[in-house]
Amino acid sequence: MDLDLRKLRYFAAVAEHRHFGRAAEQLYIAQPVLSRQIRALERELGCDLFVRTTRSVQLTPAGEQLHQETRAVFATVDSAVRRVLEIDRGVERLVVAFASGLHVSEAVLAFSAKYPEVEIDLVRLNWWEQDAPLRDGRVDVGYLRRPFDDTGLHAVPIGSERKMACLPVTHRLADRGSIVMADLDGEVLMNSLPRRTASIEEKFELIATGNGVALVPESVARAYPRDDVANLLITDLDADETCLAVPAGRRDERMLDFLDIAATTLRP
Amino acid sequence: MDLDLRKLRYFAAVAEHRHFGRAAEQLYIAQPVLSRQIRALERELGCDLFVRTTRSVQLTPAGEQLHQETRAVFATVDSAVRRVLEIDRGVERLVVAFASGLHVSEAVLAFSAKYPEVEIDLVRLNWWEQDAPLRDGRVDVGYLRRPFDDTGLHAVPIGSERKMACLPVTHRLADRGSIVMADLDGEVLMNSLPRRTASIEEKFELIATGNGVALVPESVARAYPRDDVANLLITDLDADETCLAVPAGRRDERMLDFLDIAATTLRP
DNA sequence: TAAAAATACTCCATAGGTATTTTAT
DNA sequence: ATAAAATACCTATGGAGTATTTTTA
Repeated sequence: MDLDLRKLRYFAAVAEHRHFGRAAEQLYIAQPVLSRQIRALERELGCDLFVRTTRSVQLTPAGEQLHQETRAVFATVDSAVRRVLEIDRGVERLVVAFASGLHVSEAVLAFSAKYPEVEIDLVRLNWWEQDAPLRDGRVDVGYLRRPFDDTGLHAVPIGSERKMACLPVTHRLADRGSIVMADLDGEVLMNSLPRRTASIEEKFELIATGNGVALVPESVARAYPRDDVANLLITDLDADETCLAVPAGRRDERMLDFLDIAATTLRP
Repeated sequence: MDLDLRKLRYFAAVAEHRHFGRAAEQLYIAQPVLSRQIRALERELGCDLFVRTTRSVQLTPAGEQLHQETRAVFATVDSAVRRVLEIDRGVERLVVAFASGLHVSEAVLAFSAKYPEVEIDLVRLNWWEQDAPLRDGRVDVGYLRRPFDDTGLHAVPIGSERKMACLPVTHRLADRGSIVMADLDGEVLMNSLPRRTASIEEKFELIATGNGVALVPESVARAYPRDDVANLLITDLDADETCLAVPAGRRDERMLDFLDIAATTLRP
């Protein structure tokens, strides 16, 4: 059921040496043990990883893929353990997240000047998951854009911004400076597409190639401008509020201080 | 030595239930087994994860951290296994990477239209690691910007772009349209800072807050414009070439076809 | 035929089980 | 007093070892 990281490490050694005997030697185990462990791994995954002959060991396509994935798996596990041990040794860490287009570095720099001993992790939030990381503890402070789900969060309004429509420069409306929603009747709105694009950059690529029109906040339109995409202010949609948010339970000194610093730094 | 994912799963159950008995029940194991496994995990990590009394089980700070990390670890492992099994079932995948500021989606869309059965992964490269992912197999095709290390790669020139200096709008040079390198005498150049900023957005934040001046390619300056940063063309630096690159060994039909499509689509 | 992986077996570390004890509320 | 975690002790799976066989270039 759980992938065995020891077996994965063994696999990585064989994949690199392309030779069971030498890999076993490097791992300080006997060659038959390694053969059996790799067989076991193949059985657990349900697919072959190597094509063996007595003269050569080759990776199958699945094996090649696993070899690539191996790096990411060990990097993730190692960094996870490292952060846990840091916390245990008393290293302090604050995870600050921001929605696309919103800038927090100014506040982070001001905070770092006051608390140089606190490590800061910066995380860019995806538009479809702004509030959950705050609630489940992955993130300590977030600079978000409404709408998001307030429950369990304490949110401080910082500013507001209007929505813009992004469409290809070749579009009939591209020359207009601003529009009303009715002008978009009949357009494919990407906001309502079921498929989640991986990143905002990817979304703009799709707009530029004529796959649809997107409604995005001003700051996003301004943060990722392109020659091949036109941005039009929509005059009949309400402005979205931008907020700093923290989990409602958090009341520690440092967190409140970050909010103070960030609120004064970020408010226009 | 290797973190045991079974123990990590046990840990996650206890962290969520905050109760060894109920966690054991959910895991279909006996409670004493769970107690011992968690103790073993704590011993292996070298730090306490829970504060236990007979009436309550609380996470230590290190435990809280591990609980957060747990999600990422399982997500990484699960997706790794999923991709390996996909490859084994014959699903084809092409990993396309691009340097900051370069756009590949147009080529990807054209390619996808011809090969709808091929899954495409898009990866944004970091400026300090453009070529390595191609050489070590993490990436199949890259849209890179020189300079990068050619060895082991086959690179096709696509275009070229000049360098721009990015500095705060408050800077004495900010009103100049273009400059020569000598104008920057005495400035802190961020390109040579030892610390690697996590992302290009972060770098711009640092420029805006007056921490230094950066030299970036035109496309990067254009892709991330900001009110608080001025971009000046540097007239006495050679233009950087942009290239499509693949591992030198790869000669398969699909890869060559991607190169063809991408070269015609991307060349200005 | 020779190099290298696979198989056969043995041993023991440890995951998991049951019964019981300890502890804090 | 009692709920819940820890401890004691047992079983058995499977990881690791050595000796040997099988395979194919």
